[in-house]
Amino acid sequence: MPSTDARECVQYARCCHHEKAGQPVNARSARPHAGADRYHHGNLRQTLLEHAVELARAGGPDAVVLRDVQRRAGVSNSAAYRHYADRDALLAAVTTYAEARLADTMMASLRSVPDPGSRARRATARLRAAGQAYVDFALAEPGLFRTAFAPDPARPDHVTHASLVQRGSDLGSLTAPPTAADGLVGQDHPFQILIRCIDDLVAAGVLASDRREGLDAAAWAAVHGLATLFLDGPLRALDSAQKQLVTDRLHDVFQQGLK
Amino acid sequence: MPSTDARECVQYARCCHHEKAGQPVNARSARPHAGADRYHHGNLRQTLLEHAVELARAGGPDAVVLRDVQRRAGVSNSAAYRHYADRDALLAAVTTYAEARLADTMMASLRSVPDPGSRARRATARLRAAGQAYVDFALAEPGLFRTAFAPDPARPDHVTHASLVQRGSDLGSLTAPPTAADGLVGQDHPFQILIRCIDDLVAAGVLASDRREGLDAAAWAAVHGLATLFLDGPLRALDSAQKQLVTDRLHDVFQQGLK
DNA sequence: TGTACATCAGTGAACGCGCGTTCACTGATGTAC
DNA sequence: TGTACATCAGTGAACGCGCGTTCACTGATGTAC
Repeated sequence: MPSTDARECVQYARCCHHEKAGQPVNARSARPHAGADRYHHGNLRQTLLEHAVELARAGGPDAVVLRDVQRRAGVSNSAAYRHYADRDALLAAVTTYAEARLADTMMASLRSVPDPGSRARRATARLRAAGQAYVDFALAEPGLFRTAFAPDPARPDHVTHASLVQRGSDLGSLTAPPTAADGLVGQDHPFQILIRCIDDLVAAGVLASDRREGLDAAAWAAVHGLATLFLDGPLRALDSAQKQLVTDRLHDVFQQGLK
Repeated sequence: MPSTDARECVQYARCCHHEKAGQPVNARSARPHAGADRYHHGNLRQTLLEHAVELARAGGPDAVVLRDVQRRAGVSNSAAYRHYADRDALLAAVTTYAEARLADTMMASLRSVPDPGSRARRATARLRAAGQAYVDFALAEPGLFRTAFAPDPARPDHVTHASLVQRGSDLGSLTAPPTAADGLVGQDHPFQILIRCIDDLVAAGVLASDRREGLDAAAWAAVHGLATLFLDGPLRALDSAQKQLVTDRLHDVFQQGLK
């Protein structure tokens, strides 16, 4: 259940509260020997996810080893199976979490873009900020970034037909928030943020709407390529100034090329 | 010994000759019961590499399982250790092979670009052809492509300082073939081909030399991002027409953005 | 031309680790009466 | 308010597979004499 996982992630991001959304405090958390070493953990599902995230953060998806997660949580080798069907289910939850963190970073970066006056300038600056945040996140959180894009055998492909091409031509010139036609990527997926930035460029008149189709994915590919070459590829040996230079060049080319 | 591996790869590409470069035919291959099931294989190192390549082709780097390679070659579980130090050594040879195939594809594509008259047009068309070949190779040979970029724990990072930034400014405006300053990527590495294409753009006057620095890596990132998102990323579900559309858009943006 | 011997290139059995997963179990908790 | 019982959430031992790697061995080959 991806929606449940997503909710957990948000909880986690808000500093590990134990209550379900809306309820004050879970009865269990307030139990007499809460905090002591009790047989019933109380919130193991959440705790497992947190430790899995830490492992992924430090070592990428392969580091999410069920036994390690459980050991860190202080439970036995099989306790996780009361909460997750198997390792893939736990890893999927971590992936969802990682995607959300990347999206958060991008959104925060967008919000902090100062308003440069014209709408066109603003839209341009926002695309650049989103792309920069994408690369920055990959460099700052390599483990989570890798996990966000770890192929998940269980989950079907994220983006399908409807997502890109149809949208590009049919809705591209609107500023309307993404619709169901945007496909199977969640509303808060990093790609959606890029799509909205490009929508904005069209609406601001920077990008002609007949050149929009497929551009969102192209922009995504550009920053994703930077991230993967910097992280796992042959460019990982560049120092951060060099990486930034390459990133700037790519942004420049895009900015120039959109006109 | 990477150079030995590279030579092997070339041999393999030339349809599995058994002789060493220059020598007519290896004495062993001409032995009485050559071809029969003999105790001494005669050319096991090469045969192992070939089977390893096939496994990588079908399933990527993780599919290069030593036991499988040996079983396919019809030898015992440990025979490979006479020829490769360990699994990593064999995998490194496959990686070298895969890089060479990618480079071949790109070179072949470059050669087939028709001369469109002006040098500027030609240089532009060649960059596009190289990028397109990169993506095409990834889609046509996903296993080899993944293997070409599989992080190799044994081999140090490919590209270092000298490779990108120094080169960009010092040699960028020359058409001279890449020098030692190009770093640790071999002469025939796919990245080198892109570098030469960009050199060409500068020489043809399409790209101002003061905007060259870092552009080679940026272009690489762009096509690499396409390849990885199409292969293992969320865009893998796009059909090939949609993939081509996205690729075209990215090329357009670059072509436009370089001016 | 034949024989002894070093060397090379295989064999095959086994070791050992990592790790997901299963299974019969037991302690704790909430609820019906 | 206490007791019986179902249910939930843990335990811990073990299974079993995949797979790299080691080791003592043996068959084949080339070379010195």
